[in-house]
Amino acid sequence: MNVKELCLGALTFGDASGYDIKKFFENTFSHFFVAGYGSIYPALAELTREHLISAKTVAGEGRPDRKVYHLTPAGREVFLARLQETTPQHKVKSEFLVLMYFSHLLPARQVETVLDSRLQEFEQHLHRIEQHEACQHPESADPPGMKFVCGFGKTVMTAASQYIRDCRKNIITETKRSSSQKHDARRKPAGS
Amino acid sequence: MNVKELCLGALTFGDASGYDIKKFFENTFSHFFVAGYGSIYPALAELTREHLISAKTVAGEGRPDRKVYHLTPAGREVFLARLQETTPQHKVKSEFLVLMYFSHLLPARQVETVLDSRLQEFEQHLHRIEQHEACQHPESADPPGMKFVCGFGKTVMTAASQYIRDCRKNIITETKRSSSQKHDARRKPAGS
DNA sequence: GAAGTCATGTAAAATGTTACATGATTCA
DNA sequence: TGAATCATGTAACATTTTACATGACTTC
Repeated sequence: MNVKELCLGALTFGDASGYDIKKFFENTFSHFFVAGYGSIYPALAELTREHLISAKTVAGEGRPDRKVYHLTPAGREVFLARLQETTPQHKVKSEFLVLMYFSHLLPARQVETVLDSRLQEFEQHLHRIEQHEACQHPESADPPGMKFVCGFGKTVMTAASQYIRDCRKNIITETKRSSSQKHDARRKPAGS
Repeated sequence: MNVKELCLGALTFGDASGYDIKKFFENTFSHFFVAGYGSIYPALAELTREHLISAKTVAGEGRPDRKVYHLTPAGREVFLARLQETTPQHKVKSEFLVLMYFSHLLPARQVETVLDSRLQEFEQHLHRIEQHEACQHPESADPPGMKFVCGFGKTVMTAASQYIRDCRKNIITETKRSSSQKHDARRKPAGS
């Protein structure tokens, strides 16, 4: 499941420009999928070449022209097929946890900062999800799955935040305690 | 924070071969960082060229030879510096949630299967973490951060599993209900 | 005899990120 | 005047995944 396929998915909810699709990803998928212009625009170009979507340029009045894309029947079929073929993975790539794993090699101050900014980001995400849930247009194309993914994100991030808050003090003191060992290790590298 | 840097990190716990490092990643990092041989071996070769690690070949008795790598002082310093520079991100890339978002386009059976296999995988992961926590060698180099990352993984995956279990029945019935709408949509694509 | 583990690596392909280039309009 | 939003795109680079190639030993 790559950006190309996700673009097809976005267009099942109606015609949109590359810019719109980016916004859609940001609002809806931000906590489990990211995509920048650098991958969206080339994806749309390629999908157009493959006739899975069609483009028409709409003149913007007092605004740049937009290229509005429309899902073709072939594109819809390809998307449905891909959805059914996909073995759905769920991957986490966390430099945050890597850092915490190696926290004994870091100054306690930095560990504190890292934990706090992680908490902040989780809370921002939670806020964003709640906002997005609140402002759903009653006649909009919000699929039933949206509730599930929003709930999932909220559950997971709430649990993660709570865990960090519970551990925070412990971690800081433990990190400080192992600080002396760290200095030993730096002066006398293991295995030398 | 890429595989190259992670290899340096792995070697702070002692000398190891590429094969060992892969195992280390699997045991320790599997729930928040993945790396295959295809990225580990080239990374080690490059680090050797940069003199951040040194290699020596150890003849295996009745087994293939191993190339055992050792972190040089320069390598240790580079790793510590990188740890401090890194802005720690925490990214989720979930085809599972994408699928759930589009569950209204899928047969209810598949949605059920997807949820169940996701539950299974979470439970496998939880099991693996618990095993890894249990069999810690008393004199081993387990860093204090290990407890944190294991606890984090357990917390998050337990919450996620519970959420899925709580939603499961609801989702299935909702998906079935919206099934008729799906067929309408397929026969009369929006915007045609 | 088949499958699995130990062990190292390469090459091509897929994928995504970052930086750049352009330019009008709106709001403070 | 400066920043933000709207809007599209390219090119270079970074990074990872996948498939291939090799081969001995062990366990069922």
